[in-house]
Amino acid sequence: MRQKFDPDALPKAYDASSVEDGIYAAWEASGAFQPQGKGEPYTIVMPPPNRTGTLHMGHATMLAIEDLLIRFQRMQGKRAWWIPGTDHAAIATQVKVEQMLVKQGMKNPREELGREKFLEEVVKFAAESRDTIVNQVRKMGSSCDWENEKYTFDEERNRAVNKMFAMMYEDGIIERGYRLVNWDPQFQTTLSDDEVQSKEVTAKLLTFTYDKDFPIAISTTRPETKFGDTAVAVHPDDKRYKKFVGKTFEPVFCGKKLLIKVIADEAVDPEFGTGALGVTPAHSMIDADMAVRHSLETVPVIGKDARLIEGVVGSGFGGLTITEAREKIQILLEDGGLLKSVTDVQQHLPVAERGGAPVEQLPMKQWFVRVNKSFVLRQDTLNKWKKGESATLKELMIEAVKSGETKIVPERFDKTYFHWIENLRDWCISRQIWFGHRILVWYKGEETKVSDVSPGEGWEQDPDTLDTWFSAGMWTFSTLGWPDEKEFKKHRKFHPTAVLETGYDILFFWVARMILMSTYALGEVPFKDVYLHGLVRDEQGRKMSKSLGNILDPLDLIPKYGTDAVRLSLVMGSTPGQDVKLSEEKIQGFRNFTNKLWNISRFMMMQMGEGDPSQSEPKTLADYWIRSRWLEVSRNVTEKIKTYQFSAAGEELRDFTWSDLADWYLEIAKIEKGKENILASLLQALLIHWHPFMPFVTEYIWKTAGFEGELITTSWPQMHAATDCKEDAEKAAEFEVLRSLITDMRRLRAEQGIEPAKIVEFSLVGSKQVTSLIEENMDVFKTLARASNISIVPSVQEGWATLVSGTTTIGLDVAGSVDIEKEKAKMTKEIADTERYIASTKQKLSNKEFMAKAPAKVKEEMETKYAEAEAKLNTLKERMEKLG
RNA sequence: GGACGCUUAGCUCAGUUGGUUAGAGCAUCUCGUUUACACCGAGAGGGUCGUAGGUUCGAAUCCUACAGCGUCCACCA
Repeated sequence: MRQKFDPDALPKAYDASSVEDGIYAAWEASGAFQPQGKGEPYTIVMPPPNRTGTLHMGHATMLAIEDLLIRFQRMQGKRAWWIPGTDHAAIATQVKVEQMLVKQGMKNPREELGREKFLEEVVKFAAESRDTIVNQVRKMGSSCDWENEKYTFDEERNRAVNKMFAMMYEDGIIERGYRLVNWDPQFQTTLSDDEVQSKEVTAKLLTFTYDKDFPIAISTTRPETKFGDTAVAVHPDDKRYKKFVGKTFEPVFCGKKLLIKVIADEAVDPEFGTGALGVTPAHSMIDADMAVRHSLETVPVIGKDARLIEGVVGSGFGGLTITEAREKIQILLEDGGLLKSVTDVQQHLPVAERGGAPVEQLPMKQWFVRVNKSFVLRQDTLNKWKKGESATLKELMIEAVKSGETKIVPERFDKTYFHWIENLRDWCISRQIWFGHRILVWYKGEETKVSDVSPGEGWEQDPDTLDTWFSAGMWTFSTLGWPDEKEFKKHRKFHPTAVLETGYDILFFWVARMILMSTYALGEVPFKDVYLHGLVRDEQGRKMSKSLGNILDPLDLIPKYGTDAVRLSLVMGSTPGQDVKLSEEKIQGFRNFTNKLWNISRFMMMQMGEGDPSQSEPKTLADYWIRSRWLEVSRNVTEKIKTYQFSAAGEELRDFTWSDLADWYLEIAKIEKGKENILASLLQALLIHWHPFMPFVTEYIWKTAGFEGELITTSWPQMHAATDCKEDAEKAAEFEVLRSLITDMRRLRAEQGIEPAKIVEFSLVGSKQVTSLIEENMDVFKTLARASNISIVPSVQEGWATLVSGTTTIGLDVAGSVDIEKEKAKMTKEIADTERYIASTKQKLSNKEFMAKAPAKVKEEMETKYAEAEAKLNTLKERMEKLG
């Protein structure tokens, strides 16, 4: 039973920092974070933050949106399950720890400590990071299931990774091969294509011949790789070089004898440079492809240390860095009279995403996931393939989105996704770093075995680890117990997960790979929807970065403005896929907003009675009006959240709360008594709808008001058509007329410069409909007027209201102060337009030729529109008659 | 080079299948401290919806071209 309130006990301002921790602890203790009840399962797996340190605004956005979704669905009666976790982020974490150890004085931590000791350091750091991150996630108010926290590098996930590797190996889509890979010389590891970015640089384009006797000049920005050339390629139609095609030369390039075959290949652009291309299969992807087509030899000349390899290059070049070699070659060519020209060109230099070092393309023996290779499906897949049929991973990835089983919000990212997949190359998954899932492959001479344990004497384990995205790709089902059959069966209904919410920047890195893994291993999509949020930028739209010093840290802002304010500032005013500009002022604005909600509620609490809110029935016109408004708002808000329009939902709620509720209804409630129960039920409804947006303040009010249970587990009210009947709507409409009259009066008063504080007098007579409405509801009308410091007095003047204040008298057209003539003109035009439309459509519909040709859909649409237009015309004409 | 996005009030942005007079927040100006709230309230000003065409009874919304800005992808050596 609720108690009456002592207003003095309620603070005037809401102090977030003093209540949030307590509320969070209560939620967690209540078990609300675990999936409850028998409803339909609704799963979100939290994109696991990297264990590299702390959370940033991007994480805060992700948590705000996902918590909003989870809370909403939980209140909708779903078995909502939000699974938290962290990512070991192999290379990122290892690099971070290395840098830390170097700072502490070590020169080369990996060499000094050795694999085992070094890994201990990484594990220790990762554990600390995990604690920090988890604490931050809690601070954001995230209602995730901490009893099921996962880690991409814990034992269960390791089992999943190993199982996946073994399956793919068995199916022939994981293969070891000697191919060109991206090599990061700084961290001494391979990188996937996605971990390589391009940087614009100005490079020198050298045009030259290998030696005096070589007949074709070539151009390159990478002369140092030319020691590895095994061919010169020209376009098949290029007349200049036709006579050389098929011939072999043995030029001496900077002291190294080459074996150059002249080949013809369509990939060569005859317009560029000399129209001839020196082919270096060992250090260029395009050249490597050509080498396959023409059976060319691959001669690596650059080593893992990004220096030229002694013995395969000209004498004096071995051991030189790329820059040194370039300079030396240029001088030699110039001296030998071989250099034709040097020009500056803009070039995209591949650099490592982490560390920023130039990435070299080197041929190496590595493990690959083959995306274009057909394999036999282990189960029915995506409603398209049956068990035992064949498909490629690429086909699976395309089908998942094309079929609509996974929908991307916003839709336009579909195109980006398909484009990326079409150009996808095999995925190099082996890394030469230590921190990560070890590849469970053993070698003995030429023999290879996949096994958890050593197959026996003389077997050596592969020293490499797996790309971090390999384990991350399995996140939706490795967190649900897969591959343990018993465990996974228990959670089977929670997969596919409902929605994957993440930034658009990792659509390729992660989202696409999750689709790959899930469709491959389970035959189903990993999630039904993908919601991509924008990136959080600073006030000027720049990326937040340490070097710019423009980082806003959620952990600084939360104590200052409250978690609810921070969350709102990330959800409101942002649309999917669109970047958000964030400033402290914006957050401050939402702090005010939070406080306003508190004060509205505080006032309602003070007016509320002790009765049962569910027993409230509307009595006055104002009651009918506010309830009818609320039903509409509630419906819209619910629908908008369901369709991921969070900002629009929040705005609609805000407009109701401020304009309708606070500015009108509560002002009336100060005067009209007997609203105890309806106020309580309104407050409940309001808190329920605001809860997913601002969980702390709403839960705090809920408890303060003494409502039953916890708001977090209170169910969202279902809207019944019965509560929205015709009579109710009419009453609401009547109130609306009275309200608009008062609004007009207020404006009139302001225009006349009469102080709002002064009570001014209006006298009303007006048109018959309106006057009779006012007469019937004089009490309500007077109350409304009083709330605006207006008093109504009888008048002798027909058809007009007068506002009297001192010597000022103003007439008011009580029909709603519309300009009748203007209204008439507008309607006349509209009627004419509609009539014209009807005439033209009629003609089309009666045109036999057109009807025969037009598709059914078009005809149907035209007919509907035609009917609509006729109905509209009738309404318009009726209204016109009323105006006279 | 390809793709995508943005261009709407001074600023930040909404505007979901084309449909009353294009909205909100912030900022500005005027007025106001009526015990829910100054982390407040009442009002006001401010937009040829990037430009030019087209489709339509009707376009910020659809189509075409152009301009500026931005992002992603791509091996022109």
